Amino acid sequence: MINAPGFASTFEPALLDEIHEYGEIRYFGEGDIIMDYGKYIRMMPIIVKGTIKVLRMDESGKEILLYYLSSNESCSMAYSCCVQAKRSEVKAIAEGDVELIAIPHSKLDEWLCKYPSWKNYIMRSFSERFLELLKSIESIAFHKLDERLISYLKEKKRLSGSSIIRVSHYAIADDMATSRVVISRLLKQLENDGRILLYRNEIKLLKDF
Amino acid sequence: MINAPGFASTFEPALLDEIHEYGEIRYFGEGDIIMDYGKYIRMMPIIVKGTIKVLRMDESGKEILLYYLSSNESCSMAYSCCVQAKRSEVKAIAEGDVELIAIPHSKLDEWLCKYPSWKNYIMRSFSERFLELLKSIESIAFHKLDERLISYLKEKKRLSGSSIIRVSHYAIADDMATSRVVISRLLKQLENDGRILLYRNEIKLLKDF
DNA sequence: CACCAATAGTGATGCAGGTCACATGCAGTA
DNA sequence: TACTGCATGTGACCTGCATCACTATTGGTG
Repeated sequence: MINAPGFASTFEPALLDEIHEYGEIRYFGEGDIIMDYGKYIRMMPIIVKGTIKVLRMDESGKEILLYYLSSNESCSMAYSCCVQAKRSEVKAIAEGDVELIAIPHSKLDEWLCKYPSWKNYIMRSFSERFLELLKSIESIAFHKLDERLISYLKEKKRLSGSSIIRVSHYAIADDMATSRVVISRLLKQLENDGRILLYRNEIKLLKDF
Repeated sequence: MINAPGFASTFEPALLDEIHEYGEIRYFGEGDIIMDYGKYIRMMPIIVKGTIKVLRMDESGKEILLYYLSSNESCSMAYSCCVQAKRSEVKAIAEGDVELIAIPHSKLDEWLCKYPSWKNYIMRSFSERFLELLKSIESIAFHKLDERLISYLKEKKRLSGSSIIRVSHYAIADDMATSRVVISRLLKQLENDGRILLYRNEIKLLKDF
């Protein structure tokens, strides 16, 4: 039995039963690749616990972070790929331990008409993901790196629920599609401004963050 | 009767009849605002003729072009907003004359279960729009302005079907969220490289474009 | 024609951020 | 302890793009 918070209030009882019956629970550890570029997607994941990061790669091989998915969220790109039997355009990686329910392809369509709460969930998921992408575009197009870095750190804090972020400068640079040197410099600046403290593989956000 | 190419092959006959019965045909001219930020969306548009450009604005008021929509395409953001009775996050402007069919809110859901071709259309629309946004992110994040400008001109050529593009440097700069001066310089560079010819309010793409 | 507004061309300057090079420091292991 | 690999700090330099300032050209209108 899945006891994710919000699950019961999101789906109607009959649908919950079906989710439990047909959904397959899967576990992933830090860094596991849950979905990869070009792979066919046969299941749609709903995250029960943990955080997944979703990436996009350009032709030259550079990757950029699109958004994070956490409890009770799903990737609507997986949904539309699944329904249309298309290959994935993105990669999904587990951030720490992740527990998710994989819904088989055949049920997705069936539930759409059968359960209003399912349709609502899917539609909400679509628009949330759209909004994430829009925010991502805005961020890259209009904001300078220092602002983007601050947003990044805030998001990390939100997801982990802690002011202490365990991550290397290199990993941040990777997510933000820039270089380690640049991130190190900006972080040092934030430290000088008294907003964070830097340690090896660890960043501590101070009060006003 | 709508005689858009592809329409008949996209939707099954019974659905086509319903589209004709319940869909409301609307016409727009150059620059007309078809949809605006914060407005409620009560109809979903399917474009019959012409091109629509879809924009996003950040807090500070700067706008950037997300993508173009043309014949037989639709805006899935409109769809999900519509279904969820949410406000628009984007603005849509007519590029030249546009003819579209507005599908009333109440029919969207009904058809989803009733007509497989409708569901397929909606799902395809979702993933096409996702892909556009992903390409947009890639473009901004990884490509330099000159490359982006070339892509922009190619897209304009594709949409108009002509190698002669009627647009001012200022308008291009607006779409690409940069300044007129920068665009003028890059265009002049392209002209010096023998790839385009510049006239007032007009750009002629040469052979290798 | 004369005037004005829109469009376009171009030099000068400044800054953000990418890149290279190298030093330092920490942690695990032989 | 000495060695090795990873993480970080920092100076030097360069490029792309934004911004300012000014000029030149064109088309439309009184």
